[in-house]
Amino acid sequence: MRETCVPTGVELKDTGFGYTLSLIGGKYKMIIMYWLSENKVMRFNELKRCIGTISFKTLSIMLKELEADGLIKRQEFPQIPPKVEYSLSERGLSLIPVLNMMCEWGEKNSLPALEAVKR
Amino acid sequence: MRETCVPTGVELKDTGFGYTLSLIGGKYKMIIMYWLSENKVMRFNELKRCIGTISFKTLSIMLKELEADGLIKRQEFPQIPPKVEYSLSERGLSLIPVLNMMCEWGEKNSLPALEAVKR
DNA sequence: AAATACACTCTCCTTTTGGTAAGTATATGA
DNA sequence: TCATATACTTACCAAAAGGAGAGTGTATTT
Repeated sequence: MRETCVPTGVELKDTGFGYTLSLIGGKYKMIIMYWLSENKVMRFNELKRCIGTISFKTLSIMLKELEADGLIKRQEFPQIPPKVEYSLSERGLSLIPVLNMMCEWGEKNSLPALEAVKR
Repeated sequence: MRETCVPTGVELKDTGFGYTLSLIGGKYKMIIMYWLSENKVMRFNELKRCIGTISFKTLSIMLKELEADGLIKRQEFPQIPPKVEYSLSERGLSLIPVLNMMCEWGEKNSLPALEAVKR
């Protein structure tokens, strides 16, 4: 019987792309990072308005996860009404080229785009 | 009141990275493509053995989706017992650099790796 | 005096995702 | 003759993800 291939049974999270995917796979996470890379600093409701289709709950969870993963920074100002500013961290910035590459591939290779080319 | 930012309400799927993510976000999809890029041509059970932790059902679904998205080719041989060969398509091949970039970023920036560096 | 804005949280619900285990039809090897 | 191999599919479940809508406390604006 043929031997099984070498790294059999490796968990997704233990591979490089699996780990990367676990950080940016959440819905809207890449979009949040995109907005932060464009605007540098943004507040919670500002992000909500920009993304539009995201719910409060999801935005809240995504921001917490991004912060826990060290991709964004959260600065809270002790004011009333409250003020919280989000921005990319160094680590988050280093991911932007990866996002750009995914973005470019997607724009060039999306099926709708391909159909538009055919016409 | 401040205007909302320009592309408000854009659905995830309609962005470049959102589209790319929808193609490779499924569990094990990137791993399947990795194996196909290494071995060129593989059969169903061969992939199953290599990946190890994937179930028949999930592998089956992922392969169908990858094929529907034009990332892999499926060739069926009318034999008994059956024989089916999977390989990357041109389009699938063009995604490999993206996977590589994600892989490299993940390996350099995974938290376990960072902890190992500290010691 | 009432509405609005800030940054969230909470509960309930639905959808999606993925896993387990068993089954299919047939041929080959022990 | 019986197990094993091929490439799957099907039914049933459990967990996770994400959405909807209401609520919180205070201050400014109308």
